[in-house]
Amino acid sequence: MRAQHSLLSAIERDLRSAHQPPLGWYDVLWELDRAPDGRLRPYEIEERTLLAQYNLSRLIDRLEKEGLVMRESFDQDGRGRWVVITEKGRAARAGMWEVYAKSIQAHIGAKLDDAEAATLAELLSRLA
Amino acid sequence: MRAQHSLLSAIERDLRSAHQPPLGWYDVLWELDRAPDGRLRPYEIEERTLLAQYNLSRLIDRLEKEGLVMRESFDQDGRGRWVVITEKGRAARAGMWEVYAKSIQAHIGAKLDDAEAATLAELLSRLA
DNA sequence: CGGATTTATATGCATATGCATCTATTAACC
DNA sequence: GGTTAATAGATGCATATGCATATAAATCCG
Repeated sequence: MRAQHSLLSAIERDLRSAHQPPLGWYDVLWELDRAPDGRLRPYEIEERTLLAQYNLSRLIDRLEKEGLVMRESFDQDGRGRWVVITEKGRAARAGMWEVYAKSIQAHIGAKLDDAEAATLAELLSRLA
Repeated sequence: MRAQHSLLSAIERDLRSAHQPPLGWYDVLWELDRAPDGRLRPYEIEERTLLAQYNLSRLIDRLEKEGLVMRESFDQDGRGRWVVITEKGRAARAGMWEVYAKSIQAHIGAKLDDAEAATLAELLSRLA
C-alpha cells in the first residue's frame, strides 16, 4: 500500500508539473489507442483497466468533453456504445507517455534491476 | 497498481460487510494505540501513515465525531495539538483488526509463502 | 407471446480527495 | 526588537469516488 501510494503520488506529481492530465486518463487512452479502429465498448475498457463501471462512465464524460474520445452508438445492441479515440486523443496519449515513461524509469527503473522487476511483477500478479 | 487496487478493494469490501469503518481509520488508530499515552501530534501521524496533511486533518474530524479520538491542546507550542485515542477508539481498532487480519490472511497470506512475502516486502520497500 | 431477469450504461446523492490558501504561532535574521 | 520567513494545522472550493438506483434494451422461460 505504501509503495503504490508513494509511487502513484510521485507519478501524478510528474504529470501535473508537465501540465499533463491524471494517470487514469492514460490507461483508457492507451487501451483505445491499441484497440482495432481505436474503439472499445465501455465494458471492455472496464475489464482491461479495473475501473469501476460508474467511475469509467464519468471518466469517459471528461475525456469526451476534452475531445479526446467520442461516444458512438453500437448498432448490434441498443444498450451498447462505442468509445472511439480521436486524433487529439492519440496525440494526448503520446504526450503523456513522454512524461510517464521518464517517471517510471526514475521511480522504478532506477531502483530495481531487470531480474528484481520480474520477480516483483510475478509476485504481485499472484495477488491481483 | 493493479495488485494494490484489487487488494484494497477486497479488504475494504471485507470491512464494510462486517460493518467496520474504512481502512484509513485503522492506520491512524493503530499508530495512536501503540504510541506512548495513546497520543501523537498530527504531523507525527502524517509521517507514519503517508496521509496528506489536509486529508489527515479531516480524517481526525471524523474520528473525533465518532468519539474514537479527542483533540487536546499542546502547551509547548501554541500551533500544535495532541490527538489522543479514547477507550472507544482502542476498542474500535481491536474490532477492525478481527476482520482485517482475516482479510490479510485470505487475500495475501493464502497466496504467498513466508519467503515470497519477505521478498515482496523487500522489493516494495525499495520503491516507497 | 409476455412478464421476469439480466446486461450495458448513466446518474443522484453523500462522502472523500486535491489544491490553494488561511490563521495562528514560533523561529530566523539583520 | 521588529520585520520576514517558516511551521502546524484547518478550511473553501472544485473535482473524484462509492453506493444505490435508474433507464433502456436484450434474453430467458413457462
